[in-house]
Parts: sequence; C-alpha cells; structure tokens
Amino acid sequence: MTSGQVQRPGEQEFLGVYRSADFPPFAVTVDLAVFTLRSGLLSVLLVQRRDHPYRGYWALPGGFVREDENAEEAAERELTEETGTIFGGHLEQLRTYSDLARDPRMRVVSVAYLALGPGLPDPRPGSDAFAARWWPVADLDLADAASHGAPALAFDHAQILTDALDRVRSKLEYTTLAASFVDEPFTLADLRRVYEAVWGNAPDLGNFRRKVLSTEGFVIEADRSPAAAVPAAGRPPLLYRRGRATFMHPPMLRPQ
Amino acid sequence: MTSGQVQRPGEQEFLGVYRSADFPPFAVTVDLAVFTLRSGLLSVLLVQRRDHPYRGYWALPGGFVREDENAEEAAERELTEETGTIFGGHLEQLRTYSDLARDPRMRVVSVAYLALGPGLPDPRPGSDAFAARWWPVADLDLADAASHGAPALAFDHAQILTDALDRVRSKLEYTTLAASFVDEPFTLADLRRVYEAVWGNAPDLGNFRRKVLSTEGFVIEADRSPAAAVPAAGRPPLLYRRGRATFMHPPMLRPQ
DNA sequence: CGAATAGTGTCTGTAAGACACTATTTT
DNA sequence: AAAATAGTGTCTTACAGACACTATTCG
Repeated sequence: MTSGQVQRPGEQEFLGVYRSADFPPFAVTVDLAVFTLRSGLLSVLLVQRRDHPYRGYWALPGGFVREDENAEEAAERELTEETGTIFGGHLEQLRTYSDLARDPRMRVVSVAYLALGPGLPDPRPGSDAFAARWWPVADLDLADAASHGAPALAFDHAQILTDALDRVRSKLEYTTLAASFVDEPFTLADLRRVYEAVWGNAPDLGNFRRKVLSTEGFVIEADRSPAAAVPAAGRPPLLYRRGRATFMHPPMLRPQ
Repeated sequence: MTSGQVQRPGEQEFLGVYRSADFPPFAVTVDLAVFTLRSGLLSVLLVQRRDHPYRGYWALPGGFVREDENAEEAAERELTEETGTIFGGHLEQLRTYSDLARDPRMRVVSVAYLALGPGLPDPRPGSDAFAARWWPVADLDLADAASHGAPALAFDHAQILTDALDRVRSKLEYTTLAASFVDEPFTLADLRRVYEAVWGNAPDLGNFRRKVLSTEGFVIEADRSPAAAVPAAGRPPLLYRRGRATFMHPPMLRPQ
C-alpha cells in the first residue's frame, strides 16, 4: 500500500495547514486470543493483571499499538513477547471492539487477533502481570457472571474470547487450520484429536481419514523416521506434514 | 457490556491519577461498503471527494467516530446520512485497516463495515462531496493501477472493497443474506438474480428452487396480492417474504 | 494369546448436478 | 398458436454416516 506516499495535485499545500487535532483522539490496542492444545485440551493464553484497572483479573495478552507499526505488527510483537519464542503458527484479525465503557481509563479501541499454534511452552509473565498461563477453555465461564470458581476476565475479554472460539470452531470446518495445532510430523490421530478438542467431538475415524486424505494438499506423507517411534503399544502410525491447501471443499461437517 | 462501569477495589484511587496522554493518539474512522442491486447489477455506493487529500477521487462513504458513540453506531449514522433514508438492510463489521501510510494527513485507523440493502434510492452528495452515486462493481478496476477509464479509488479503498466483495460472495453460500438485497414481497426469480449478480452465475433454476424451499425459514410464502401483478408476459410467480433463518446447512454451492 | 492402536472396506442415505417436462400468462 | 416466464419431476453422481473388518505393534 504505497498510495498514501504519492502526492496528488494540490495536496502539498493542503497538508501544510491541516490540523489533525480537530478530531477526537483514541488509544488503539491489540488483544490476542492465542490457542493451543495442552494435554489434549483446547487452551488459551491469559495473563493476570498486576496493574489497575482490573488488578488481579485474568486478561487476554495485548498492548498499545505504537506509532511506527500497524495493528498486525503490534500483534506479532506482543505474540513474541508473551510466548517468549518466535511464533510459527497462524495469526489473523478477529474483529474490533469499540464500546465506550470497555476501559474505564479512557476511550480505547481494540483490534482483536486470533492466533493458533502447536504445543507452545509455558509463557513467562511480563513485567505488568502477576502470572501468565494456559487456561483450558472448558475451565472458563464465558457465558455470564455466575462463575463457579472460574476466573473472572477483565474488560470485555469474555466477549472477545467467545467470538474467537466461534471463529476457531467454524474455521475448522472449511479450512485446514487444524494442522496449525500440531507439531510436525503428526499422525492422523493427532489431527483428529484437534477436532475432538475444539468441537468436543470428532467425526468417525474412518470417515475422518477419508475426508482428510481426499482433500488434496491438506496433508503430505512423511517418512516414518526411527526417531518418531512412539513408545505406546499398537500399530505404528503413518506420519504426515502440513500441505499447501488452506481450504476444504466441501467442508468437514461437525458431528450432530 | 457494563463491566467497565463497575468499580473494583482500589481502582478509584488509581483512576484519579491516571494520565491517558501517555499513549499515542489515533484518529478512528468508519468506512462503509454499501451494496445494492441496480438494474440487475451489483453496485456499491461511492462519493467523489471535494476535499484534500484525494480531491476528486471516488471513495467509500465514511467519517470519524465521535467520542460519544462506538464504531457500529458511527456506521449506522453515516449510513443514514449518506443514503438519506433509515437504512433497513444488513450491517456488519468487515475488518480494521491500520497501515501507517493509509492517510497522508495523520495516523488513522479505520473500521470498515459491510452493508447490504434492497433497491436503495439515488444518494444525495454530502457537503464534503462533489457527487455520490451507485457504481456497478464490474465498472471498477480493483486489481491494480492500470485502470481503463475506471475511477481511481482514494486511500486503501480498493483493498477494502475487494475484501468486502469477498465477504459478500462467500456469505451468500452459507447464509440467507441474499434476501437482504430484494424488496418484499419477492419471487424466487428475484432471489436468484441476486446470486446471478453477486456470483456472476447462479445455480440451475430447478436446483435453486429445491435448495431455497428445502431450507426451512429461508423464505415464507406470501399472498399473491393483486397489487403485485407484473406487467410482463408469462405465468405469474409465487411471492415470498424473508424468513427467520440466517444460515443454510449445508451451504448453497457456487456453480463450477 | 489379548489388548491397544492404526488403517481399510462397504452399505446406505442425503443432497447436488443435469436436464426434460408441465403450467399459466400475454400478444 | 407462439413466446415468455414459472414451476415440477426424475435420473445420476458425489459424498457423508455408520459400522464391520483387517493390520501391526507390545506385554
């Protein structure tokens, strides 16, 4: 996008006298809903706030967008900071939240992002947080205020997380994003466990294999390397890597 | 979302000394991609800018978000102002654009919205525009700068419009949004012309009827009122109104 | 061997693609 | 009657659901 750099006739004179202070200023932040699988459970990264407002509450990681970066770059930066690694998973914009009362300090507009990654390590808390950890989403009560021991989320983060979960669940239907949750190489049983974790149940094993293997470019056969020997009993599985396809046509249907 | 109104322990003291000027200020705008059908063609509302920057260029309607409204309310306000009527169609958030160079005046983050409506009247240009009109999207060159007489779009609006078109096209597959484009009562031929206009081609007529009528709640039978008599030749069609369903399961597939 | 896990084969039902046919109006 | 538009019926094909069966490992 370079069009903003090019001057059009008469613009230079105009810009010289233009005063941007005529418009209401907003703070712009990014919030991240980062998902991974931990012990077979769909989990989201939350931080416990050290500062007011919502001191002690759990919140989605995030921060202010700087003047020299766009929202996506801010999201990538926060993702690297919070996970402590170069994030190799999937990142996409979710939507923007702009309600007046969402932050009691000032007017804040937040661009929420959705991130998915395979088996990420335990996060380290930043300087502004008591703690940072992966929470199984089943342990969070996102529906209402009547939480039974589940942590209370700061700001409108319960709403953001609900929207993010909806997005993840529906995207598994028509994209190959499930493969973003597993380390390579992976087995089809690994991949099916992703659907199990995200949807609550997965398609019949045979039908699942038929669907994945008939979707060209979803997975690529990998060598059954001796290093990948699984210590468990049973027939050793075939191994796969992620293919280049990003969509499934027709989609994988959710059971029931 | 009332959580921002409630004070938590220790917050009141904190808020008293909090200085929001510590964070970079942004201007926040909304941009609207408003679609309708005009003479059987999918068309989008554009305004010709009277002011710098991009004076004389065509742009999506939009404006600054005010301090006393959220982005959605700003979008609804602009929609009413630009179309000159109380907009009765569909409005949803598209995505947010935040590149550094997207506005040469200052740092502007824009939340783009998508609106769909039936046969809207000719728009009136606002005070900041030379003109406002419906452009058939086929007459716009959104791909690159090598336009053959097509109007040049201001800012990153070609990108926003491309994203909006993608959204509309895919949403016709798995939602009942096509019905937002037609006035009630409508015929199944009217509804099929929506798909024809948005996708470039529509499913076979018989198969289309089967799909629509077998999707419970997509359309509701209406009385064949004498007022709705069509002057053309041919068998008079059955009339329908929009049903309550919002999704189609399984989706309507695009031809080819 | 049995248990555990991985992988294959096959029958059936649903719904889409293709396309021929019938129905009702105006000129 | 012919043209134009609306609506129905039916054969075929693609693919998902259900579920039985085979394969290969470990203890």
